[in-house]
Amino acid sequence: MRENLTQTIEDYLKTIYQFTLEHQRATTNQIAESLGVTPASVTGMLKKLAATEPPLVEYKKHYGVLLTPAGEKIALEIVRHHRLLEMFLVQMLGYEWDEVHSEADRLEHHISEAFEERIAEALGDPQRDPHGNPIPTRELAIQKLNDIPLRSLQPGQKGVVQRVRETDPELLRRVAELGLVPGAHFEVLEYSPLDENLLLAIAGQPVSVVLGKGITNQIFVKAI
Amino acid sequence: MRENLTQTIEDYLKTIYQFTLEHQRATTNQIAESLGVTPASVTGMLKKLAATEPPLVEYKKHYGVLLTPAGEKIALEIVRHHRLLEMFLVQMLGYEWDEVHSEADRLEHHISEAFEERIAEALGDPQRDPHGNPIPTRELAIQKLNDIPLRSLQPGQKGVVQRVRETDPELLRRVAELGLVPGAHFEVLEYSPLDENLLLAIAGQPVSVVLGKGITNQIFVKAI
DNA sequence: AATCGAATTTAGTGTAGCCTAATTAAGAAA
DNA sequence: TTTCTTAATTAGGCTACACTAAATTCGATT
Ligand SMILES: [Mn+2]
Ligand SMILES: [Mn+2]
Ligand SMILES: [Mn+2]
Ligand SMILES: [Mn+2]
Repeated sequence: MRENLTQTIEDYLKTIYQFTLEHQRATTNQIAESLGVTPASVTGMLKKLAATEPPLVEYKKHYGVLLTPAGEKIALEIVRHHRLLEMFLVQMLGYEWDEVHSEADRLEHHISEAFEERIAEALGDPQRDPHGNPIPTRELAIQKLNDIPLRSLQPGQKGVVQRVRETDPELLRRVAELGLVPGAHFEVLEYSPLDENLLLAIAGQPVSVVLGKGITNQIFVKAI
Repeated sequence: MRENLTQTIEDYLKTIYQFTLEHQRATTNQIAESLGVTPASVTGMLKKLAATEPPLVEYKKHYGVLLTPAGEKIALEIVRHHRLLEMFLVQMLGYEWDEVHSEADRLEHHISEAFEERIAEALGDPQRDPHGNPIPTRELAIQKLNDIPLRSLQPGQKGVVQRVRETDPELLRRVAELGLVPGAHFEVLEYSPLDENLLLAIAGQPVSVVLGKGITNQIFVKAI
């Protein structure tokens, strides 16, 4: 089809994809913040992405953007690369889960389809990455997320961890220490409205812990 | 030290390094041809590389270039990446030896030092890549080549294959088919001056083969 | 020593993507 | 409805690296 996609363009599309998972559209400032560029640069790029044939984004001045099917296809391709790479780094090269994100964020743009295919095969076509994010299939189908932030649970509710935000290594190390990794079971014991802390009993851990929303907002769970 | 090296600069330095292995300096046209850019572009880049602090190349107008110690250090770093990656692709991901060069040529610029270190360890610090090229050590020491083209052997001489030029996948497949891979023993039976063909008996192969210089120039051997 | 062809360099442009500063539009508050 | 704040866009420039076309240098040959 095409082949003139720069790493820059791929990063813009991936970023827009991530934002539109949680909101209906991505705004100029969000994208700028996330990519570490100025809003002016984003506006320029959005106009360009909207002007390609086929267009990669749907863009209306002052209203934000969303991906066209063509743009989403590319974004999912990159997301698949990213998450397969993370899994590969952990499982085959012995990386820790807090070390993989930045490495994958670069490599996702540079591996071939052959490389993608070989690691997928070597890993046995994993469904999720080390942080619990679903991996798009070869055909770029991806499971819908139906988890909720740990923070939204009430005292007495039990749950199981689904995924953890992956961008902050510090957070990931802390979460691993706590044993709150994907698959871990827990029960909310108390909620203190003042400081918005949760008291949590984690299965297999001897003592319960108090967690602020700096953490509970970054962990996504399913209630049971 | 620095960290502002583009992939483009790394490729120029690596190319100059390769040429200066076989000649005392690299010329503008050679570099242009090898990188697929125009000579005018090369001139521009050479001036730039000579003007950095510290300078990466020694450049005199109309006389070609060679690397400074600083430039060579970077070139060797990239060569180490390249050759470790090739080994990794073959040994851990099941690539064939004719498939790895182009993949490694891209990835060499994008893996981290941590990635380099992990694959080196996983592979047991290999000395040579799949094509028989020596891999620089962590400290960037590299064995001198002391092999000669197969073409230069006389009838009656025996030898062992050291390395094979890696850039042409077609050639590599043919060479693998013949069993003339690094480590293979052989004897030169005949030389026909007219067409510059060699008749070769390869250890372990049932029949002897006639090879033109399209092949014998690309295989490097040690006589025994 | 003069000439010629190949190699190289210079001069002038183009594209991608970023920036700052100045301007405009949208939406909340008055 | 008008005003104000914030978000977004425009205008104008900059750097990296490529290209084409025109000039120059080298070194070989007369
Ligand atoms: Mn892919
Ligand atoms: Mn992840
Ligand atoms: Mn390295
Ligand atoms: Mn090789």
